[in-house]
Amino acid sequence: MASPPRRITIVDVAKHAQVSTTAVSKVLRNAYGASPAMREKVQQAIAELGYRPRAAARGMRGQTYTIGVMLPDIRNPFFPEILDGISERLRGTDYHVLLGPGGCDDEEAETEVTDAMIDRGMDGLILVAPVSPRARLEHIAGIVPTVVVGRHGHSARYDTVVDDDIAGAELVVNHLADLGHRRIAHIDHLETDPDRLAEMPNAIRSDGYRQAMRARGLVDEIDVVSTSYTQEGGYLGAQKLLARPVLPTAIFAGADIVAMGVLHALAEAGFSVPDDISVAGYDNTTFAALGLISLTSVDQAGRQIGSNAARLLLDRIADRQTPAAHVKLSPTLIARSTTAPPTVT
Amino acid sequence: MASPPRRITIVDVAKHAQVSTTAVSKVLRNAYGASPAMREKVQQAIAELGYRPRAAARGMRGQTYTIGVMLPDIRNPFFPEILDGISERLRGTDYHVLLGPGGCDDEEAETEVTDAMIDRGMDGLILVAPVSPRARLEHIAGIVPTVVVGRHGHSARYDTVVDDDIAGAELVVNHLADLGHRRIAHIDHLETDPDRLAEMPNAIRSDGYRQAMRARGLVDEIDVVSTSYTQEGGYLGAQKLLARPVLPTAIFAGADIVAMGVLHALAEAGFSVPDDISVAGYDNTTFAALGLISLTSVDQAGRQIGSNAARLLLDRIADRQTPAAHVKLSPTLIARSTTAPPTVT
DNA sequence: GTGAAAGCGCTAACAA
DNA sequence: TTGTTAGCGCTTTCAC
Repeated sequence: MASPPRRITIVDVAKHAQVSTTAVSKVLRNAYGASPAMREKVQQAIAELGYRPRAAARGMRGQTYTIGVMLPDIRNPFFPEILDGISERLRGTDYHVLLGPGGCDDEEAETEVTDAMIDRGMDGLILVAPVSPRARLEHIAGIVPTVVVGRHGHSARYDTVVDDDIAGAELVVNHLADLGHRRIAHIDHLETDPDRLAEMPNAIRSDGYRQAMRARGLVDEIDVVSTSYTQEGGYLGAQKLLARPVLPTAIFAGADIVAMGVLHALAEAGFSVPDDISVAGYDNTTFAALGLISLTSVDQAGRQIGSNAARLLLDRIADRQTPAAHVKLSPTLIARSTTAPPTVT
Repeated sequence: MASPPRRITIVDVAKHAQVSTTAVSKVLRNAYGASPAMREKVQQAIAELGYRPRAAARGMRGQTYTIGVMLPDIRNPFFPEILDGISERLRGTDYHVLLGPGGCDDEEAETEVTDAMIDRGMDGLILVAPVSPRARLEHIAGIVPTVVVGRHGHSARYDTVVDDDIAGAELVVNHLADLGHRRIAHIDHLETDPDRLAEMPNAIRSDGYRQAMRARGLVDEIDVVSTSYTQEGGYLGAQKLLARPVLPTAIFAGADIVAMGVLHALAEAGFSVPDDISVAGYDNTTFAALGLISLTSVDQAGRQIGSNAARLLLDRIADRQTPAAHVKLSPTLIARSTTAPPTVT
């Protein structure tokens, strides 16, 4: 195969349009100091030659027009929503998004990916639910404009966008309590690290559950089983709850995937949902919406999270001095067929 | 916030190690012409200063050590497997993976993403199930080493890695026929574009179904409903099949998501699975494995697809002259609880 | 085996 | 408004 013909450069465009390379550069960046006539000439030369600027070369002096998004777990069905929000907000700008796959719950992999993104001269970073310690996040933010998404806990060095997980848990408890439930149990993710207990959404949801139960006068009914945010976690959690002397009439799983395990355990044990026990999840993932499952769940404002993150990042790229902003968005409850009033016994 | 201290460069390392920048560069690239003693000195200086090379600057003359992976639909639960395979194969090399989110079935978005990756000086591209026309793929391959994944149809200009969808469909038909089924219906994705009819996996699976039915002497039982590879497609397809004068005893859905729609329609119509009708999917996605669903499905060799793609790409980057390779991998059947012998009536 | 020097494609500072 | 020039940080000749 013949080596591809040398790529068109800014010099070619300048020659073809009979102007200086500076002029071309200015047009490319929509920078000040180019007359409409010149703009026109340059645009035409660019089109005729099919010129495309090389991001690497631009990055040597200026920007790469690239936003890096770190996703810790590409399998999490909630993340595409965030990504859609980011893309939507960036549409029409000169920026492009590239994703860095971090390992699930893998701090080392996360460090590697974020370093790689910095090395590649990204103009800004959006870190989705990072597991790295705060210090590391602040270090990153010191190098490149950064927005942290889906992790509670403020910092003056980076912007954050989170969903109000307290409110989300409250939505579920109120929904169930309004239906008439009192014995509402909760399955959460066992967390021991103090940093993460304060900042990770799962821990906040758990807090929200307790607060909401108290607010509804159900302190004595608070019943939390700590397993993990997995299908097995839900399965095991449900089995533990089914072994209680008095059964709960509703189970609030901290995540949809947990709810799936719960539904499985209940079906296996011969319980009917929602007739015997109601079940609610969190995240409103694809499978919650599956007709066959139809799981009541909390919908996080994924798209808004994404578009807010992108907006904050663009602001920060434009002006690195702006004080850190912290946006909190409100989730909504999607009631489906797994929740109903408790059977009176 | 104070502007971050100037980043360490190769010059700093050279000074600190008392050698030339050329020497440092050679060590970085493991290139010929550096004595072990010099290597040692430079490595130490790099470690002491915490130096990290800038990919953009490297890309100006040499490589960026970046592999771009284009994913058309980040929601497709099959893609993470491929990605794992790629990452695994790349671990230990100097290459990093960045993902470009293409739009689902969106040729324009795909063009934009691939262009952006080329502009960013990626050393190689892996295109997963691209929807662009062949000519476009060959154009890309002419610019940068490219491996196309999950799309049948060869080209001399790029390597390909696919799963054997004919064999996969055959696995399903044989499984059902072995159980005693004869009236095995199939739901596929309506495809009209001739290029895609020849190259897209869904079309190949449909062919495979027909071939396998013929091979089992079930030509007269061939029954295909064309809707779309979505939950709704499965729902509608099943409704059409349930309207047949003689009902099928088994339904082979071309994708798990389609099977989910089928299961919903069957449950709604009061049919029990697998007692009344067996159902099989394709892709072995996360929800197929959910205990509550337990769907019989075909597992594509996702990890192997990924690792093969990465291997081919590295080979091609090392030597752009190697003739194009075309790898076809074999899927396996995962029998679960939605398939069983037909009830004798 | 080693290093000096040129240059990749672009932008920023400056001069005209 | 326009163009000239000097780099950005690295790799690549090509001397030694």
